[in-house]
Amino acid sequence: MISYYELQQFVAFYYSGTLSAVAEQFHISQPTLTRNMQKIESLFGVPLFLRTKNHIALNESGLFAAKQAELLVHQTHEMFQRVRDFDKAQHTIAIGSCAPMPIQPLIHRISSVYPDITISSEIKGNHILLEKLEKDEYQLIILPTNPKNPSLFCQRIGEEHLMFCLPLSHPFAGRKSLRLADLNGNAILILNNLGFWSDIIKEKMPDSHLLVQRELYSFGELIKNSLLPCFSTDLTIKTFGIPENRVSIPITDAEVNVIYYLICKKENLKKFDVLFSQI
Amino acid sequence: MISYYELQQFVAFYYSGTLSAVAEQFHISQPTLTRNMQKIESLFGVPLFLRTKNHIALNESGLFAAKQAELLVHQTHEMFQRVRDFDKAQHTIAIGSCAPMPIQPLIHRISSVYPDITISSEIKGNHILLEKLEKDEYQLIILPTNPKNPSLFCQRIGEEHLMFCLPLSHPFAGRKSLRLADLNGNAILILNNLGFWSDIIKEKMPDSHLLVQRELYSFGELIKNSLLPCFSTDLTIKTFGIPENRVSIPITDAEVNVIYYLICKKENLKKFDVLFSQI
DNA sequence: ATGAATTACGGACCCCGTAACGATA
DNA sequence: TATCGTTACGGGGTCCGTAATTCAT
Repeated sequence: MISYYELQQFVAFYYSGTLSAVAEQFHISQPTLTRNMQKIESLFGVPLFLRTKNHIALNESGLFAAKQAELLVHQTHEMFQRVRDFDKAQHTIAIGSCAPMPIQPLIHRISSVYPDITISSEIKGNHILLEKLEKDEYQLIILPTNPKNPSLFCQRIGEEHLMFCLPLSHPFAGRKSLRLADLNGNAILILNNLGFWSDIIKEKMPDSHLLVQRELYSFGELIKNSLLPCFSTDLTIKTFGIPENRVSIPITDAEVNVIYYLICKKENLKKFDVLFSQI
Repeated sequence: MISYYELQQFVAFYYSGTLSAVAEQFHISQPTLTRNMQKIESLFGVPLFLRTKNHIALNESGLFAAKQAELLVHQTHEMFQRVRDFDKAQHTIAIGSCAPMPIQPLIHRISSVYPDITISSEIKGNHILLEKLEKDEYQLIILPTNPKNPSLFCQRIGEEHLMFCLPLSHPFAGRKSLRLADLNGNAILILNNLGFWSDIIKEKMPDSHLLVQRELYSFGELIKNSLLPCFSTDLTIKTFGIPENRVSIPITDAEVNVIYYLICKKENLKKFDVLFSQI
């Protein structure tokens, strides 16, 4: 019966043209190659080689067969890879989120429901999230809107409200609430990788200079040691508190008071129904 | 290294559900199956089975893998078949002809040029010939017209002229020439499987009753023992002569004085150039 | 108790590598 | 003469079947 290994040797012979080269490549002896090629030929049941006493080459059928064999070797390799990928997907949940804060509680919830599963998470823009959910690169995504797509299952999982975080000395520090437009034009400190928040802020405060910090540490230091405004939300305050000498002023723009939805494909719903029912 | 035999067993297990059934099916022992499935599992590198002490079944990944394996087994079979078909095609020329007479000389010519080749020939209608040439079901076809298709190579190989073959007592027996219309309405003897000739005759002599004979013998007997008109051509006369007590009168309709063309795909021309150059 | 899967064990056979040979450039 | 392919031969490993074991229905 034909083996994958021998087919590979046959394909290698197609490329290198001599048995000795293939033998070296596969770390086996030349006679083994002779025998394996004879075996291949008998399995195909048609002459594949042009033999002279000390030379062997593929004939027309052999050239055709080698190309076919190469295809099959490739298909075999792909089969193994697909099965491994499938198995990995069985034990992995990839989450995409529009914002950082809702991720942590969701991960905790998932790992308590499915203890043996690997969870990966990323922050991306809303449209990318939907695309990758479609392509099964994510199984779950978190969006700040309900996409109302009939093939998707969607459940509210929380909300988040953006605030300005101002030094006490700031002229607006005493306000009960603000609008994004009120600070448009001011330089503002923000963290990198805030997902959809960045998009909204750029849109509603087009004249502001956003001082993007990549590291949480330098961000914290700058907040402590500067009078620059920055943002907080009810969720960040719950987790990190309000920085010293600052106040948090709610922002009333509708776009920055969002409801988060957890979304999966309906076809995967049976896999996640326990999760959804617990939220 | 993976063998396709073991993959087949794996697929068989997917269908039968027990190792013993597969063992029986493949005429091998149960322990061998156990080992081969363990080997398959280790080659995939992921768990494929749900095992209890005396039961084994496929898990989710196993079901997926079995379907993938079935595909691959199928592709393997197809590969072998394609190579065998290719090899057969290397040693076979299938000819399609619009008429019987040009075939024999062509076959003789081919077998002298390519002594080791198998030749098959069929008579079909013109449009079918072109279709099957396109699909590589024929490598060569003979048509009574030049198709003027830029992807086809076409060379004149001969001509044939239809005649009425009339008993000496027939009123038209003394004519120098006739037209098909002259005998329209008369019953006429013809042989079966005359290719495009039948089509022309039916079209130009719509009122004639065609007495189609399947066998050459009964056709010959009827010619000898009846006064019914029939057809001959310059080529049939060259091969078989003119029947006793009959004369052959040329027919002047353009459609029945044909030039034969031998046609192949231009992409196959290098294979046949020796043949074409000899004609 | 029957039947299914696995493990243990012994032997056959297959397959590999070394060596020898033949042939060609 | 060096290289390449094939054949010969001997040993080791693999793979198979029988037998034994365990478990479940």
